[in-house]
Parts: sequence; structure tokens; C-alpha cells
Amino acid sequence: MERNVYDVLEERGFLKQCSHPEELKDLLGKEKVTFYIGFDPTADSLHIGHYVQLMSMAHMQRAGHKPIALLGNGTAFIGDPSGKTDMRSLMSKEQLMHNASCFQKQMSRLLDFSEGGAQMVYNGDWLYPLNFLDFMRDIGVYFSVNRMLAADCYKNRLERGLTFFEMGYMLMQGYDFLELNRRHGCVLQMGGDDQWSNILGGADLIRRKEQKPAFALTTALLTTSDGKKMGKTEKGAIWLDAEKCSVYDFYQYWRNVADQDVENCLALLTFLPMDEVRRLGALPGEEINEAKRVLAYTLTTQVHGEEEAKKAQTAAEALFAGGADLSNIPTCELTQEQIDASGLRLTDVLVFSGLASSKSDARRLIEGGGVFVADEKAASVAVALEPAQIEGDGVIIRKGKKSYCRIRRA
RNA sequence: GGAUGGGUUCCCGAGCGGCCAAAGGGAGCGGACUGUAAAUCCGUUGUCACAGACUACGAUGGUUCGAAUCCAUCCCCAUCCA
Repeated sequence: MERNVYDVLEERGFLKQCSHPEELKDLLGKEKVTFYIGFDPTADSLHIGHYVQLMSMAHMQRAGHKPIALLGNGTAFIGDPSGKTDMRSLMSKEQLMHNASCFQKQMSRLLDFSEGGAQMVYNGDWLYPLNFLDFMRDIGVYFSVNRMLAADCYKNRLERGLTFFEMGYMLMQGYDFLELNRRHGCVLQMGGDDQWSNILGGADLIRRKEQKPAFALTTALLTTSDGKKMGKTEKGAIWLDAEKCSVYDFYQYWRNVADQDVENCLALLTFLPMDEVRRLGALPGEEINEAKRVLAYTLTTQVHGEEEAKKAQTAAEALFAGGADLSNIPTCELTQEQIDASGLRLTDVLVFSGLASSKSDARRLIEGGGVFVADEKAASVAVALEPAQIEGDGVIIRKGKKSYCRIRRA
């Protein structure tokens, strides 16, 4: 007898809020449920925040339910207002479709999109041709402004100001759910906990308009134990695309999570059995590093494949644990042009390698004693690399304790 | 549309004619300590040809020897009234 996926999600810490817990759990236990999560294709890669959602979908799919990944090419066309700024960067339909195809590629690592499996749909299909008057009459009447304003997410918005546009977004998202219910028999929408009122709005719409059951369920956002969002680094978000976040950086991010966060990350981001997750999370003192190694390796394997994960691990061991195999550490290859232009001055090299964001930054780092060339502290801003150093395997320069880059001739 | 208060560096937020690349806090980065952790302490955080120069305080013009600071116009935001 399979375990109810609802319990699985609960045990792993996914569950946040659910509109009808008993009813939904009952349903999940006895039949194949079609559910969806929406993703706005506003960038050309998913990031780790999305990954938690994908994991929840994967658990559901493994339990025999049918996932629909909804690509919000319609909603993203006008921009999601839930962010703080009104910098709604307007994107072309073509751009959005390109992004959507990138998403699908990344999703298919975790979800099975083969025949009868997960499905991908685009809300532009029904949002673009939508007629405003029809929409207002058919959908608008089901949304009570009073109720919307009572929702937490709008309540605190009232102090800062709230546009009609933002409330309209909720209607569109609700309408998505309704369409999916009609077209695909979708009865459950999942999503991050910040989406609670939007998701609930859709479920309510179906219940009222169609007189049919519909469910809303939100999952935990990936946060640190003190409630801050995870997945940001100095270089930006933790993207799933290796071009936007190198496999090494990805691995290192997880290798370095705070002690208190490892267990949660293992539960949400990997498929390790919970007994093992709890054992690793409870390791005392220095031993907790074992848990971080497992997290980093397992997650990197899931996202980038085992081969890439091994390389990242080998590189990390070479740099931090005295391992001998230096072949996989991050490398920056200098072109002849760069060499000529900079005269291999360290400040320039730091910028080329991405270790410093500007020459001023590089200068500060050197002056602060944070730069090492082949394990020797750089003495002054004036130093330059010797041409011989960048031949062959090159030299390793280090910024601080954790950022390394091998420099060599292209 | 009317009244009022605002738009400052990554974020919050002081400054309200020269001493302002701009207080303070948050966040980041570097150093010490450590376990590639947290906490703590110290330093640092526009760019560059770096004891100097250049670009920055919503936008554009103006007044001044000199403007983030004064004036004009415009754009945007908040609160109240319609």
C-alpha cells in the first residue's frame, strides 16, 4: 500500500496551507488527481525557488498523480505585480516563448513529460484572445472586493497602495485554474506560500461557478531558519542553468548552507528517505559537514547530472580538503588581447576572472589583504602576474577563503 | 481634477547653499576566530590613469564663485478630498 503523498509532503515540510485538508488527502489517497503549478517565464532559466515547486510536483507524480506545468506567457506578458517595484519589464511574446522552452528543458530533468505523464500548457492560449467584457461578466462577478481586501497579502498592500491591475492579476490566475479545470479536469493548484490568496481565489471560483470541488495547497518557500529567502548570492540567484550559475558555484552554495538549514534543504530538495535526512541533520558539531556534502552532491547531481557533480566535488576537495586533483576548478582563460592590454596586472586579472566586480573593487581587496596568488598574499596593488605563470596549467588565485579561479592562457 | 507630503548611493533612511562620494542602520565583501558553519570583533562598500580626477542625490533647464540642497517646468509616488 502506497503512502499517501499528502503525508509525504507534510513529513518533508512542504505543506504550508491547504483549503480542504481532509477532503484533499482523501482524494489523493484514492484516485489520480490532476494538479498544476504556474510559472511565469520572465527569465531564461528557472532558479532554486522554482525547484522546490518542481520537487513537490515530482513527489506528486511519483505517487501517481498528473502534473500540469502552466507557463504564464499570458500573465507574464503584462508582468507580475506582486514584486515590490513597478519595474515590470515588458517582454515580447517571442521572448516569453523562448524562456518557456528553456523552462521545459529544465523541468524535464525532474518530471516525466512522456505520453500520459506531465503536461505543459500555456495560459496565453486562453488569455490572449480574452474579451474584456466577457471576462468581467463571466469571471469578475465571482470576485468580492471585500474578500480580496481581507486577504493578508492585500491587507498590508492597502497601506502602500494597490492598483486595479494588481487585483486583476488575481482574477487572471483564478481564471487559469478554471480553464484547466474545464480543459483537463484539473482540481488542485499548488504553489509557493506567497501565492496563497491567488490560488485560493481560483479554487473558490471553480467551486462557485462550476459547483465542483477544487483545492488549493501551498508549499513552503525556501528560507533560512531566520526567515530570509534562500538562493541569492553575490552573483545573483542560484539558477539551474550552468551558464548563469556555474556547477561549481552551485555545489559550493549548498556545501556552505548554515547548520540549521541543512535538514530542511535535504527534505525539500532531495529524495533521500526522511530517516536519513533526520540522521544527517542531527549530526553534532563538525560532523554536520557530512550532511552538507551529501546535500551539495545529491542536489548537484539532480540538477546537473552525476558527472558534473563529481567534477564540482573533486574541485572542492582539491581546494578545501587538500585533494590533489586540480583539473576541475573554475578556470579563466585569458586571450592574448587581454594579456596585452592589462600587462597581467593583478587588478585587471581579478576583473577578468570575475573575482572582482571592478578594478576599484580589486584594488580594495588587495589592499585589504584578501587576494592570494598561488597561496602567496598579494603584497600590493601594483603586482602583476609573470607571463610564465599563466602557461600550462596556469596559476590559482584566490579571493578570500572560498573563491578560487585558475588563470591561464587561452 | 483639488490639497498636502515626497522622490538621495544595493535596500531603508539622514542631509536642505560650500567642511558631501553624502550620517546611521540593513545587506554584501575582506580580515581575525572557526568546522568551507553560526555568533562576535575589525576593516571596507561609485568609477578610473587612485595623496588626483571624473560621474552621481527623479528629469530637464536656470540662479550662484559654488547646488543633493534655491527657482522653473515636467515625470513619478503616497495621503486626504472628488
